[in-house]
Amino acid sequence: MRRDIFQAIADPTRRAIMILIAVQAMTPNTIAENFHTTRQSVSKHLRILTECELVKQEQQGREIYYSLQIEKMKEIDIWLDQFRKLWETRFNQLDKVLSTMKKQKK
Amino acid sequence: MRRDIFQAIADPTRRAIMILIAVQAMTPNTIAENFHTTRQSVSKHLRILTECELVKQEQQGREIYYSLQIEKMKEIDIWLDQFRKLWETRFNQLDKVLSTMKKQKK
DNA sequence: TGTTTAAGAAACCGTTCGGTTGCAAATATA
DNA sequence: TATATTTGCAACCGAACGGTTTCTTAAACA
Repeated sequence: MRRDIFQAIADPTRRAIMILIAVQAMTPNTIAENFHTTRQSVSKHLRILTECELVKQEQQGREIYYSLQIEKMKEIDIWLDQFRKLWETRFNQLDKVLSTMKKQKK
Repeated sequence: MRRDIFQAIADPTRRAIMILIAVQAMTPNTIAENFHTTRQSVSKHLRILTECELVKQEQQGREIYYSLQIEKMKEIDIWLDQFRKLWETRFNQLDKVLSTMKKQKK
């Protein structure tokens, strides 16, 4: 039951939900209407996203508005950073550039 | 059996393998020695990583050297871009709110 | 040639995942 | 107060996942 941010973004439905509520907070019912799935299914996804702090909720009467906790996304960015350094320095090497040109010729 | 780059990086062992072979190409046996797992398990992970083109292999005799196909990582970077725009423009949001309040005052 | 070594493929097993169904709690409304 | 609405939670089910075991193929080497 160990929730992980990388496991959270592995599911395509969850990624779609994230994009949907990134701009505007939404209730589970409204989110479900935007996809072809049930409310309960969305609720489960939201629970997983909440568990790894990718999403925050705001109660308003009997409705709960969910929105993306965008700061958390930086964790992925940080992880990606170690590879970004590699692909940037790789392109600065002349021989690598030449071998890339060779490939493109094919 | 649909392989997806986001599903591929969901597993912590696979992420560790990716970092390991990002700098230097390695054989499945050598990779397995670096973790506390079997060669067959690593082989399975490498198969998944190969299927979504995150890894490339180079045969050398009876040994197969695996290395990270770092260009593929940019796909994650591109996906992250749409959120990056949001968290960067969030700094400017305060200005927008203030100008809107000004308008409403008029 | 026979043996050793490196690796992939297939079968199996326990666990987890995603979805559905049914139910309970809390709030709004008549 | 009684009813309808919004939501979360638990139980269940089929599929996929991660790991192990076993078998086969291919190359190196005596």
